Amino acid sequence: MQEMITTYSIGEVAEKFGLSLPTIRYYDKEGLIPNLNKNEAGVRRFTDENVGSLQMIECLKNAGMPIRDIKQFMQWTLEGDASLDKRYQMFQELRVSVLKQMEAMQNTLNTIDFKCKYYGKATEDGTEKYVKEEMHLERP
Amino acid sequence: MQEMITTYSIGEVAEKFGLSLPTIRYYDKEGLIPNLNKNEAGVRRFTDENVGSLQMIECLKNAGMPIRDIKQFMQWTLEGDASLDKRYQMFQELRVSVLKQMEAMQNTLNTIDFKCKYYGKATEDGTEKYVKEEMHLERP
DNA sequence: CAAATACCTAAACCTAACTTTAGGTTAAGC
DNA sequence: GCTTAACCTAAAGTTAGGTTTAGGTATTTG
Repeated sequence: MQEMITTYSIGEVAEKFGLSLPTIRYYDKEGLIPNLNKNEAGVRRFTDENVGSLQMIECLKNAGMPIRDIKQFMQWTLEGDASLDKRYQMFQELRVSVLKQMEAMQNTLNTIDFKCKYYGKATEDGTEKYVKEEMHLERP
Repeated sequence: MQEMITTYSIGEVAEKFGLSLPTIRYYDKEGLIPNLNKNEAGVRRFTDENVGSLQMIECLKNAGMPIRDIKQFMQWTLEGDASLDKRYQMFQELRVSVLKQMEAMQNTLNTIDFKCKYYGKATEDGTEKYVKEEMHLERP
């Protein structure tokens, strides 16, 4: 009896993640997708595990992690339980980094919100002149 | 009677913003710092206005805006009130963009938080084996 | 006055993360 | 059996955002 394993083509996966085909091939070449296999014809077939790797790649990219470090992480997963500590530490550090980024982003948003108000009034007035002095009190 | 205007050297400004000297010179060359002048000896002297531009550059960079667009904005400020609409629109679009980025960042953080818990338990157990099946229910 | 410090320019160089190009294989539909 | 679509590789090219290099000036300090 045979187990039927569903796999996906690179096109399907590219569609799913909104990535280009060359980008996915590049990730593969860089070792970011462990255990990704090709069929007899040399065509990549993505298992659910491989799709999961891509999901994680997207997450780590979003966290600002460079490709080289994502690769490192993926290589660790191949080492199994021996690398659990390293992976744990990585995620803890990443967490701190992301929290910092969110804080910075919040400050940025505050400044932008202020500027929206500022330019809102300025466009109403048709000039920056009045709002410039008026709001300088709020933001020196 | 003379007005005394306090200015800063590129070194002081670099220090203040944690930027390298070449980076600031590069911003200047790219036209990101309107009205930045040099003294008789050809040395840049930063006024408070110039420092303010750098502050804004840092904000816009943080919002993910490319140098070319920051330059555009700075050129608009030189055009005065005629460009108020454009600047207002820019900040409104930027606001939306930043909100999206913060949402994405929050999702990323959630995934990372999950992974921290996951690897926390795994390192306790000394193996991923148990936690893998156990937590698969939470995150399929 | 010598030497260290702080600045200057122009131009070349660098890195990350892709993208493009060129040429080739395979499978499905008509 | 031919064409079209979807895949493949290797290698070169691209872009952003700086950094480095090389050579020079101006000012302060021992």
